[in-house]
Amino acid sequence: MVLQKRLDYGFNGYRVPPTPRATRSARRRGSFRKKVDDNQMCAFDLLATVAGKLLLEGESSHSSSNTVAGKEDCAIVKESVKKEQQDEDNPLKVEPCNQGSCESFSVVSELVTQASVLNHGLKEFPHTLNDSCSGFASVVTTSDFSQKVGSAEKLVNSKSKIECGSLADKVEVGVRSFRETSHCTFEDENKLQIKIELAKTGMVSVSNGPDMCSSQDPVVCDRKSPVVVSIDNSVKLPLCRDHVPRGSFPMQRNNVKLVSRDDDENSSGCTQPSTKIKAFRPPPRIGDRRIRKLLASKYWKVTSKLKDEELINTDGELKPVYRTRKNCYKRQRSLKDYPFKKRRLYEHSSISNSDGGISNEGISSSPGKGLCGDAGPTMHGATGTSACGAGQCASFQYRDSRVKLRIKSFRIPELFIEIPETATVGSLKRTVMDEVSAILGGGLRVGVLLQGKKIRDDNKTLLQSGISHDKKLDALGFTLEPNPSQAPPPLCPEDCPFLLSCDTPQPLTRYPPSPNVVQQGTSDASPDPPVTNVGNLIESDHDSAPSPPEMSIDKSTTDCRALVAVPDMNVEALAVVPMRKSKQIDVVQRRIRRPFSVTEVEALVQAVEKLGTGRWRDVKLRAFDNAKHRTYVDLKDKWKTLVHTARISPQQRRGEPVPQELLDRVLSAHAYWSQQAAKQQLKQQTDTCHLLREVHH
DNA sequence: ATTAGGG
DNA sequence: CCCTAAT
Repeated sequence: MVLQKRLDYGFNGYRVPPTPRATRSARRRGSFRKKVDDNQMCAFDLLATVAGKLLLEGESSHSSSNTVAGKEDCAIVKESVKKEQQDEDNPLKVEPCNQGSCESFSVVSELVTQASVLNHGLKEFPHTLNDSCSGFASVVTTSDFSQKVGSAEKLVNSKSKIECGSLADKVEVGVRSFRETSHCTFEDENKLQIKIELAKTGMVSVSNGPDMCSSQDPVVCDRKSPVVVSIDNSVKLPLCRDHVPRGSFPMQRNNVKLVSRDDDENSSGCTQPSTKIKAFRPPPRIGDRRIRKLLASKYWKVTSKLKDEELINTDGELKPVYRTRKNCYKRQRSLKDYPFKKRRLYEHSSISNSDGGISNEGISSSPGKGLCGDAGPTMHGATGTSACGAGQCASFQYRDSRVKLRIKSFRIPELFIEIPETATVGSLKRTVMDEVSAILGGGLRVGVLLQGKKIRDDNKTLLQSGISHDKKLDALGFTLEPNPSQAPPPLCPEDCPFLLSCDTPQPLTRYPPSPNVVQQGTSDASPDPPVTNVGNLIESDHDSAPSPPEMSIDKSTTDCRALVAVPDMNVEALAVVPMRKSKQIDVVQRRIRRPFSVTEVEALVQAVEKLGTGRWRDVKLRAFDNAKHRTYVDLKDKWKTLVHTARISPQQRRGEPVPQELLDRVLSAHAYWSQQAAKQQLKQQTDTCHLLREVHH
């Protein structure tokens, strides 16, 4: 079945403005979890952020901090996958590469928006490539206008060339395919995250379809739309990871975090747009702890270290300003106590689509079959050539100011919309709205922009409005606007989590090994410098969050993660994208379990031997200062379990066996310090007694 | 922020 | 690991 008149518009996700601050507790956890959060932006986050932005918009568009552009352009994202044989000169092939070479990469146009990001992101690529990533090349460009698109592409190209050596080629290719591939030789697959298909025949149909309808699952989506064929070729772009991210995900990934493991984690969690809205809805009043916490928890990663102003101030630079912990702490603190369980409930409400591993395969294996095959000629016309334009990208303000930080486009992950070409603009709006509202929970309305102009007449057909398959859709954009009637009450900036600026992601976090930290001269235990050091090193390596689902992390992966793209947050981009279709959307997931390695145990034991059992903070500083994911609480817990482990029979122990020698030391240290503690207590008691007596006398 | 302890 | 409560 060939859909020749099918138009795809892609929303690639929401790009959320600066994130809200995390709660205090969140912050705390942030020490080890941060990264995760970044990735985790989920429906929740989106909603919150968007809502906040919108609200702000409504209130005062002029304020620097309030940045939501009045109109959010939905950008059309196009992903083009390059076909294997397309260019000989081009090394990039679609085929999965088994080797270490990374065949795929994805560039997010968003990068353009954020110059700084660009640098980082691109730079990061090489790593990715090295790490044996296999994927497809995809270039995403978005801009409000076609012109921008062009520039964006160029930008990308130039950047890639300059910054990433080998990558450059690929990047170019991607772009090329994007632009030139007018002959949809079944080679290129263009994918739009959010697709709206226009069919001549179809009636107006609003597909408010299942929220869940994952773009991946054509069947589901189709049922609602007249035009059935949605080959959703969601191209998954596997970026250095085992699991292949779905459609939008990859892009984001690159953009935001190629790197952080946590991201992975996060990403997995997020994404499902669906129904969480309610949580957001009532903008929490200050008093509502629960909500706050909820939000906070989600954001904590993102939590802003930056104040809104700060963000803005950075002028072109998106670099996050780090604040001192204390400051952050205070800010976030109020949000803190929302019970985790409750949060979870909310989160669970929506379930994400199944993993798309399959889709990935399909695409990779048979690129041609996808859209091109079916829609062949048409496709290239509509999507191939112009698709990207729609305001996907945040428009990049070249001038200077903080404006840059503002997000202008929304990317809506996992949304798939099909609508007949004869549908009216109004229906288009509604359709989009339905999808979006599912995510945002209402309070917003959708606007359609063409060539920068708003199409106000809802009764015009798409065709009449100039939105047809055979036209370039570069200029097509969608906006999310506050709906006066439904807009939630204004939130108070202070309290509103939504408004919080993003937390800064940690800058590349690669902890240089700091060998000596642990060393101490004196302890009863013989110091093992090497061991200790090793421990630290290891720790540092792991510090980022591991990806949750797949526990096993390849070194390569790790490396990738290790590089934490700082920019993402800055960009405020918070492109909330990660649409990893993780099965569970529970955004707020437990931290990944990270069993202590023997090395870590060794370091812990050594530190405790010296410091005792009541000074976990010091222990952390001494032996795990570089292991951001190990908190003093973790260390304390580990010690607890170690003591327990040491007391039980070896047969009952599980997990990586801890050398008996260590366990013995654990017991002895524990006994020793317990005794010390007892003595202390005794002493104190006696002292007080003495005092009392004296007083008495 | 830390610490301690239960879950 | 998480969560609370008490510091």
